[in-house]
Amino acid sequence: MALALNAENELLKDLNEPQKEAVLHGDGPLLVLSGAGSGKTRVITRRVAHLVRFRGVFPWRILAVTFTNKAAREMRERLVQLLGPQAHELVVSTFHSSSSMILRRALKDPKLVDHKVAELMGLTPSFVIYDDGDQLQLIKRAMREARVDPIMQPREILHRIDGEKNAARLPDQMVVDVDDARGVVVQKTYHAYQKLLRAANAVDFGDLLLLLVALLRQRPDVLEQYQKRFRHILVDEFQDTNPVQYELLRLLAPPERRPNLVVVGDDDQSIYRWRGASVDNILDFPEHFPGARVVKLEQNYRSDQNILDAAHAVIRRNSRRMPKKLWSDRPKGDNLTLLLNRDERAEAQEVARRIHGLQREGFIKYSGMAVFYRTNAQSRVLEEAMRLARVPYTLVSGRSFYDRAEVRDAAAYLRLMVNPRSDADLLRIINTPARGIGDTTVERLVDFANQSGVSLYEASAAPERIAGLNTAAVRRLSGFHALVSSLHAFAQESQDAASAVDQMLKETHLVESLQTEGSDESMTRAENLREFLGAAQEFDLNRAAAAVAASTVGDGDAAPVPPEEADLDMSPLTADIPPLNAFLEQISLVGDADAEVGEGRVALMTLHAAKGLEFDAVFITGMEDGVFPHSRALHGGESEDGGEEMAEERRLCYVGFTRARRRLFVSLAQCRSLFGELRYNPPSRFLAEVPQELFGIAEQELPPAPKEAPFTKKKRNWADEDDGPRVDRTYSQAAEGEGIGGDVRGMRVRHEQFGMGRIISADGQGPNAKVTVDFGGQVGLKRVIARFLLPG
DNA sequence: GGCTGCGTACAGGGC
DNA sequence: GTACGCAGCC
Repeated sequence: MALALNAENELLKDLNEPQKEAVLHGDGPLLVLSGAGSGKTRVITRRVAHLVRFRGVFPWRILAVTFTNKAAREMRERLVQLLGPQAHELVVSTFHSSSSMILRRALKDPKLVDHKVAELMGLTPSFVIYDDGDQLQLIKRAMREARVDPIMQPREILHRIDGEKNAARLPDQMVVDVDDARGVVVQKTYHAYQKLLRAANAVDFGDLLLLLVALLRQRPDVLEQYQKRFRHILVDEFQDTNPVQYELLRLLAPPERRPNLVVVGDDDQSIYRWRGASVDNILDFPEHFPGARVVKLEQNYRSDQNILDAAHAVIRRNSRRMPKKLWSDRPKGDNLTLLLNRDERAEAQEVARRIHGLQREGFIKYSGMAVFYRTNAQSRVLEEAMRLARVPYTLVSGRSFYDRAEVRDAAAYLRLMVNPRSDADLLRIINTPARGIGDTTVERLVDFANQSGVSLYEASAAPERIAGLNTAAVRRLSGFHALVSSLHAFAQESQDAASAVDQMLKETHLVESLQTEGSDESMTRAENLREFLGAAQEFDLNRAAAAVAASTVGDGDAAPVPPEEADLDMSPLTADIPPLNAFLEQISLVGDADAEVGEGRVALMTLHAAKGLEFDAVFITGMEDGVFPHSRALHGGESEDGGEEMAEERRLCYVGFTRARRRLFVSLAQCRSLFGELRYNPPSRFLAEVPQELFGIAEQELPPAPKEAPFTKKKRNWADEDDGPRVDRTYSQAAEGEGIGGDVRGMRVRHEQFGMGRIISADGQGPNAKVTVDFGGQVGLKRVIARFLLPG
């Protein structure tokens, strides 16, 4: 007992009072309002550990839902540290991932073979998950088949359908006015699109949640099973839940039963409105769950006060937020640094140079630094600059590896192996590698399949029945059908993912066809396919390890399950999913997990991807109106705070600022290439909202607020600048590599041929200035043109 | 039937 | 700048 008590103290000792309150909260709903850096993950993981260790809750009774895979992975790791192998019995996953697993189990359940849920008709446990690209293809096909007026772009229709799904509305539940021609188009396409998905034994991301809600609503027996099992549900990042996710929670944890539902979130960090998240979910939680307790976490453990002040200055302009203000007992810390640059290339170079500087000072390691940007399109030039400056970096983009064409081809084959009905996958690879099945043949195949109401795979079984095909086409089609059929048969028998991938690569000759091509690029792609096989092998190993871990716990120490719950399924949700299906599931939902570990590397990512992370030094690039805040938010309404879109950009800025522990650099470029044209954007309005003294600039003005838009003047060159605001120090240093400006004597520079050196004197300004540099040693003094120098 | 080259539309974030 | 679709040629 003493030991246990000690351990309990151990679990609580470094928590503050509100954190303890949340961890120890007994039964019933709880809302934890947690500001940035207030230790929210710690609260969730400790609470889970406490439930298991000291309140006798079986791990398999706990469902912890996060919003992103990264968050789920981190939470799982921390729980393994706290609980050991027992943690593998917990269900810790994203909404999409757990929904998918529950759906698959239900479709497999013999008692549910005739489930009579209309929305699920056509789905088997081997359904595949279509991504955005597949979705768009299918929308185009649905538009054709529904013969809708082409008054809308497919992409826009897809966006609207996604919106309907996020709002938990099926095609029939759409609210459409009869005179709303566009609404009618969306609804008709939505109907046809769902039909095509079911015919292909496929779902999209939205379906995962929507169909589960449909199932749980129509099958009380299934609902009860999960209500009974999950006695404790914890939701992270609750501010980002959308209506269909909220509905799912309310089904599993009905408000009137005072469920043990703990939701944790921060309305100031709600940044997913664009994909249907509703801040109201968190704002109205206490009303929806009567008797809910509310705990506020306002002490920040992460950032120096200056950074918190800056973040607060921005976020306080939003009108609709829950009252709270972060505080910290940490010191004021360093000033924020504003980097003004000529263009995005200069910006990227300056960031790389600053990173070098911080690293050389020795206080901050590469892995403690991150560079954020608003849109993915900004990442390329940053990457180039990092490579040139030899800064080790990791691009945290989620799933770059699985987005490569050859890897997607391989994945398409795998998906056909488990689900030959998947037309989108079949169309993708029917002629990859080239096997003489061209557009004409495919078109005839598609027509035939449509007329007969079968899948393309089934249609290809008897190609001689397809009108218009010559004997060569018939022969090739039947060869292709034999290939898929053989792979499908193999998949039925295979015991692990790797052997299935191996067999697929063998039979399809994907690797050989790339190797015969012989180009450097094709060799890289062949290498990627081998890496894909490696990923499958690693997946098998992890799965085996997890299975062992799960089976070794709970053998001796399991308390009896109450008799009325004797038939309760306590197995991991992944338990009976065949390995190949599980591997595909991971590819679809999780992406490239390995890309995210970047030991000794600077992290490059979007602001959205940054949520939940922290770094000693943070660079936020592209601080310009039109980039950040994004141009779409600029014209969003006439209200004081710029409308809901602008409010969301502001929250995103708040998220970005509060990732920094000690150093925060904000950077902008006077002009930048966007959409292939040169744009002159005014400085971000968020910069003007930060008090100047936080930048350590007292007498000089910051860039004026966007209304005056000083940088929008065309053809303005930084070197010509003689009036208006400027920050000399950053200007001159930013200019290196692109030329020089200001007093550069003594500055460290690098030359491709001569190496490192120090500037002695300079003759002239800008890129063509002649500079005398002391390179030391054998090289000595050299006269070089400034544009050939790199930041030291 | 397959390939190349040109033109157009496009890029907001992620499960 | 990139991705896709289409026309025209082999």
